[in-house]
Amino acid sequence: MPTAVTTPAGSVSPRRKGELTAERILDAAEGLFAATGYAGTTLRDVADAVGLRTPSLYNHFASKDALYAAVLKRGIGPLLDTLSQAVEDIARSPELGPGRLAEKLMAQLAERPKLPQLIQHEALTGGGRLSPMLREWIIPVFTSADRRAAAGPAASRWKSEQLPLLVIAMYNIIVGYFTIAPLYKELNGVDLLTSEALATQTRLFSEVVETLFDTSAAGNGG
Amino acid sequence: MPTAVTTPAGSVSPRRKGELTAERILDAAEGLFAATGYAGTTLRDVADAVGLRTPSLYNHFASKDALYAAVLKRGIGPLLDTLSQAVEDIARSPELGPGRLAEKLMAQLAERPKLPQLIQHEALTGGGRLSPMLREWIIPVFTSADRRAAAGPAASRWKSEQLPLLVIAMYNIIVGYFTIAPLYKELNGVDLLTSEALATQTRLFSEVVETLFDTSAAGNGG
Amino acid sequence: MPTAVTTPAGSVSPRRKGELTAERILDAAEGLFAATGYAGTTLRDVADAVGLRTPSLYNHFASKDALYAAVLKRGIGPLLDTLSQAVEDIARSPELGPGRLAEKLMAQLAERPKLPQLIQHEALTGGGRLSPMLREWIIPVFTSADRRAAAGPAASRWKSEQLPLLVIAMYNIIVGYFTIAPLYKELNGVDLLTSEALATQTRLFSEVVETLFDTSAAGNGG
Amino acid sequence: MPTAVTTPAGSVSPRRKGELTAERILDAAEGLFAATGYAGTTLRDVADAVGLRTPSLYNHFASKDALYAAVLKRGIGPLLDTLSQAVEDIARSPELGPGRLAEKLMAQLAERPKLPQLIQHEALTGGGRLSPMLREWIIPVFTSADRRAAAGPAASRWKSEQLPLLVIAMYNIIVGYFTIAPLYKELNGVDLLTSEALATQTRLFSEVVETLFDTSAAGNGG
DNA sequence: GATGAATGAGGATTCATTCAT
DNA sequence: AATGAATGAATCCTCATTCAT
Repeated sequence: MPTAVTTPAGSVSPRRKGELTAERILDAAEGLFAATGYAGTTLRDVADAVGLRTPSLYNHFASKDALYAAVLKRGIGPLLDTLSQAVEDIARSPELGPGRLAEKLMAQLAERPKLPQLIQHEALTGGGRLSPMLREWIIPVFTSADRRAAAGPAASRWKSEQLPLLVIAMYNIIVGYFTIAPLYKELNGVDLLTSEALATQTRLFSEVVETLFDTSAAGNGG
Repeated sequence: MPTAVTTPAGSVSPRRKGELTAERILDAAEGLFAATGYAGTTLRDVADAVGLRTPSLYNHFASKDALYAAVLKRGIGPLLDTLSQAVEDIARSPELGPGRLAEKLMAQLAERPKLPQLIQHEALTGGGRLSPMLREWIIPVFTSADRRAAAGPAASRWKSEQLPLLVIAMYNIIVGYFTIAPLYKELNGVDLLTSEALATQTRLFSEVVETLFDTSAAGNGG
Repeated sequence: MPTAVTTPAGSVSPRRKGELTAERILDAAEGLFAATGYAGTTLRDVADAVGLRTPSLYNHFASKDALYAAVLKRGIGPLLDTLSQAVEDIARSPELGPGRLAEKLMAQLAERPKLPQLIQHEALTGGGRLSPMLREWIIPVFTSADRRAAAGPAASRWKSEQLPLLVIAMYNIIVGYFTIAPLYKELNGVDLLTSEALATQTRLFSEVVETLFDTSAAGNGG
Repeated sequence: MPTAVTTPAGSVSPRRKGELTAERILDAAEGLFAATGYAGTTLRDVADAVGLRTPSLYNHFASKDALYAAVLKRGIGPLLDTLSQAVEDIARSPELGPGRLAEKLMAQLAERPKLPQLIQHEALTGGGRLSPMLREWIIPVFTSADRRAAAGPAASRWKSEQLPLLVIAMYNIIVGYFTIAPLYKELNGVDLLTSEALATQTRLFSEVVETLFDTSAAGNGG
């Protein structure tokens, strides 16, 4: 008899109930995969977190891999959307500095702070398990960012071969922030994922971006 | 033992040979742990990479955990040494800009590009397995960097609550560069770990650091 | 603590010991696969019969399939050899009637009465799992028998399109005898696998073959 | 019940519809059990073949075993009937040679060629699962055949202890023909279950039986 | 009657580890 | 120091079965 989070009793339609369960599984799996990676997460962990027996997971996802893919898809899909949306917005209104993109990105990630960890796990292992999805996602980001960087004011300050690395650096500042959050808390007791911390980081990142990319009165980014 | 064969004269001493084997195991393990993480690496993988059978590993390391610890220690120890050395050097000769530290760090990491990945794996999982060692290592780095940042010229440009985050950002630029290397290669076919790429990144990072931390004529990093 | 047949204690070389264990596993597996088929046999059954834990089987065979293949190979290989040998012998000395082949076959099968059951299981399931091996074995048997039948005296009595079916019929008499042995015992309490029963069956089969294939004074098989 | 829907006029009555579904399940199960045996067949396989979900099978059969029993019963029952009918017929009209019985049997089996495979699966596994039913069926067949053989002309040619084995041999020729059909097709590309092939086999079998059992002018079975 | 969800039991396989050789 | 054999504990997954809808 497991004592775990049970669906708020009430007679939902079985269809709806199943979807809810699937959602709860995705939530639990997202947290576990983000925290311990694919190999370090067992389906039993997931099932326990949801309050199910392991075999029940198979009523909702065909395999561990399928579950993992679903987690990434659910997480990365919206991210991609917002991201490309943001990029377009900025493209249309060039008066928006690159800091605006930074803010949008941070806001997006702050809502699902586990996503960056998930992505980092994939990046570290070469993305073999899900390169296709990552191909879809990461490449557009980098190339559009590259293009934008090449076209923008940064081009005057940085050499062309530096631009991709600069994009990578910005990417790493953002994603890496979430990556060390757990360790930082463990070591310093400070939670980087509070809304205050996130706000501070967002502001900092904006300033950093503007400092690095702006030609206008360089250095007075504040 | 099929037939007791004494070490043929002229070969390495058994003592030395044992150390060599241990070294080879560490090398293989470092690569595998870096690539697939602790949970994703099996002792069989390690043994195969060395050309041994799994039980033989136990002649050199007491357990998987012990092997993992040894890998991290061997990698992180020297890193720490050079790092604190570098910090001291700079402290003694303030005329060395922060770019010098960056260069030293990059050089150090470039020699063992798998270390950053190893560290990132730990960071992602909260460092639970080895917090003590990470405590020893990461805290000093951050605190000394923080102190230095607080004392240096950056203090005039960034607010005090921003400084730790700025240190984290710099940390992420460096470590993250190595983190995405495998994925970047997989996706773009470009190897970020060649000496040329590393040189470019080192120069870029120096400029970024100087741009961000220097008040004097910011932007003249090139 | 399993109480099962243990190797006669004594210090055999580990190499030899391993081979013995593998042999015992094959013996147990042969019996079980013959009795309950591939799907009906669990590795736990096999391990129990040998006095091992299930994972230990993997020290000797890579998988259930590999074990099954090994069982069939060990059983069918020698059978094939003797069979083709017998066919050749007869080809060289045509004065040996077809009854001789029958006797040789029966003798061969009688030594490993589980083989025919194994083969029948395969035949029933279409041989999908091991068609290649069966291709090697069954086709030569049938074709050589066909050829022989076509060339021999039977040709004068049976139409050419009947010959393959006749071969099949003879095959079925032999293999089928072993097939119903377990059921026959269960139902009638009579064991068809005793040496007496086998001798009777051998004699009967010889007479049947000679009756069917001989033109000369048919029926004098006794 | 989503919404109580009365059977649309004109469609089959619910009663009839249920029986139809049960029939379809039996058909599918017969084929699968025949092809892969009891252990090798999953209820999911059956459900898929019928176009249902597994739990729906339980609306028609209480368990996998019950379904299996029903398949055998449906198949073997009529077989038994025709068989004993045939035996009686022949007993009443001794002028019908044993070839007539053979033809009747073959005709009966040819209509449901999967039955012999089903029976062989049972025979191979000792009939443990369904001995009672087989007791009912196989024993009468063999004993009546034995009796008949003992009383008929065969008695003069074969020794009494050979008669049961001869009956077994005839049984095996018949049943075995269907047994190797799948493998024979797989290996030679020839389908033994076409009506032509069956006709040939029937004729052959009749001739074999008459050759073996007839004292009169042996060999002129045609 | 049909089905989605849930589950106990089990099934093949892996893994870290031990031990005798 | 190296290894073959053995194993307890898990891991992913399947299966027969139940139950509520």
